Amino acid sequence: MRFMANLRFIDTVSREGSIRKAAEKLSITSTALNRRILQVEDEIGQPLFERLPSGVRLNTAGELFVQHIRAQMADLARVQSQISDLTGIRRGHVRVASGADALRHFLPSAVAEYRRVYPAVTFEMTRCYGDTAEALLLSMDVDIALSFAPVRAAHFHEAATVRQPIYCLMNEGHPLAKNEVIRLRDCVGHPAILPSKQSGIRQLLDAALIRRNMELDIILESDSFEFMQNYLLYDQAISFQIPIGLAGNIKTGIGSGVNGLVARPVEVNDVASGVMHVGYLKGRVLPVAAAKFLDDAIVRMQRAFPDDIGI
Amino acid sequence: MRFMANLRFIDTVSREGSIRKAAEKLSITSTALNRRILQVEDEIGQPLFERLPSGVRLNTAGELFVQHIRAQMADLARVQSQISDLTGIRRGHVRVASGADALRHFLPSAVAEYRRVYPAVTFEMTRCYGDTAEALLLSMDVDIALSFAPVRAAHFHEAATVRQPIYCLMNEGHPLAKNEVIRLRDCVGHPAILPSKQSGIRQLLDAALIRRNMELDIILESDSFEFMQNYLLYDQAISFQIPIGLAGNIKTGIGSGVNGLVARPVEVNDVASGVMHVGYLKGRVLPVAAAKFLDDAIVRMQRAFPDDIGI
DNA sequence: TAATTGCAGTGCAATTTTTGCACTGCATCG
DNA sequence: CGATGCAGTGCAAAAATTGCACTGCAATTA
Repeated sequence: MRFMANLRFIDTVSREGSIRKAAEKLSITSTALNRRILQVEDEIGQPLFERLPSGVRLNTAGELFVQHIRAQMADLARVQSQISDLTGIRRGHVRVASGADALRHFLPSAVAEYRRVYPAVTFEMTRCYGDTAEALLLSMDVDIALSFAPVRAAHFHEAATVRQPIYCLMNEGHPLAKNEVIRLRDCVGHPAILPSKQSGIRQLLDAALIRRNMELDIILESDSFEFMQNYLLYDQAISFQIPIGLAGNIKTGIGSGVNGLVARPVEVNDVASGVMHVGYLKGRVLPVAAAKFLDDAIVRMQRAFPDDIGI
Repeated sequence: MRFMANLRFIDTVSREGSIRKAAEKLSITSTALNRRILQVEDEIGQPLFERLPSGVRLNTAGELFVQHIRAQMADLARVQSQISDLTGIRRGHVRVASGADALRHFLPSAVAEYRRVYPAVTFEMTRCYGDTAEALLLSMDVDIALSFAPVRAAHFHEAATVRQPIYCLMNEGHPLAKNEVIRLRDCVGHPAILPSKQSGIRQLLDAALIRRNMELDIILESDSFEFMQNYLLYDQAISFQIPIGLAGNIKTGIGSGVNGLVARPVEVNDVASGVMHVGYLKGRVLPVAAAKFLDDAIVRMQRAFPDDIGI
């Protein structure tokens, strides 16, 4: 894409914070890149970068311009995707930011099913927490975000929301496994494994604990659900998860999920349900592939959580 | 704007319908332009133009791409306007499409007042009928449209609507000038001067006449309100106009407007009021200058037609 | 305090890209 | 059936971009 080169260069420089670093990344010399940037600044009539001893940084005008550039590049991708669509072959690239929960089972199966129908579509899945997801949407580094933490940003277009009650996860031999529903007070005293502080599940749990002035016996914190889940196989501890992060067999049947774990709902009056938000940057028109995948994903969610889905 | 050259070229070719004509307009040779277009088509991976013996025409992919280009150019203008805004000087260029009515008195005074405050802002006023206004919005040749004819297009964002009852315009010596309100039947038999068929006023009149099975004695049709109005000075005839197209002194005072014309409202049960629509292309973010002008214009409308304004 | 490092920017020669000219092939119009 | 108007091409000239060697500047390190 020759006709986008200068814009892409400026975007890269703004990300790298240095002309030299950006030049290396773009496999050109720093002087060439430098001159291209000076040229664009000249054409705009205003400098876009502040020159610092340690490199360059966008000034206010640059911020505006770079936001424009990113919107253009995202829109170009949409147009290209739409054009390939005309030829009959569904092509495209879909970029998704999601919390670790949805990346466990829901998204793998959703992507796999989608790709069975449209094998020419490629995917890029980024694992992150809510605030990062919003930043990635805004900088147009991803098309779609699934975020469990509360969405603050005004620029988030909510395509769907799914209520996600908290489940308690444990070895099938755990004493609490006999209970149909877990009360928060039941958990006290049992060794607990919690997701890291940034996680939405953790925030809901912490809020509930503070409200009731309780404390859990936290033996482990991790941002890897897989680690936490596997740990439960070797030690009698409890962990927490939301439905979208649970394999169906663990969630429903008592015992003998794939690996001897069971999930029990936590009483919602004890710990509030969270909400999974699915959406994209407000005002954007998604590329066909991304839009279609989002539709499909929402349909899957509807099937999986018919009573908890909104919008 | 070097970095936009290729895109601008493609836009021009699509407008001119011929590479040679476009090349002339762009002051380059047709071969250079031809090769740039081939290059972009190559980068996109698909031809954007159909080659006809008489020139070139956009194919479907090209339509998509050109729409993208225009959006990009419009957004670049917005960003530039926003950047100049940062420096303190309000610069920018505002492009307005309007029917002849609003171009008579309302827009001149609105633009003049705006430019008294922001002299660095330039304007471009295009006179056209409703359907053309919509096309100009869509191709992003204008930022703002004022259209009296009904707005069909789904891509029109209505910033305001103003109800505009029809007025009958005549020489102050005309027999009908004695009436406070003009009935449609009063008009029959008097020589009438009507705006051309595409005009919204004309469409409302024609609809009313057909419904009541009446006919006016049309002695003159024109798309120039100025011509029609001046003609009334020399002949005892009637014409029609909407408030926004009337100077204040003609509308209110009996007699002795600037030039001895008077306007009398036509009974609204006889001829339905029209609606003036003010807005811009849905989904666009207007350049600061255009957005500010639109705001100001709506405020002026509110002052002028406090009871008839909507949205 | 002096040396070093990392940065943006510049002059100049080499290189790559773009341009213009002359021309081809094609379809339509008079 | 020749004239016209069109897109596209080969080639040499012109213009631009690039890379190299280097400057000046500020901060960090010794």
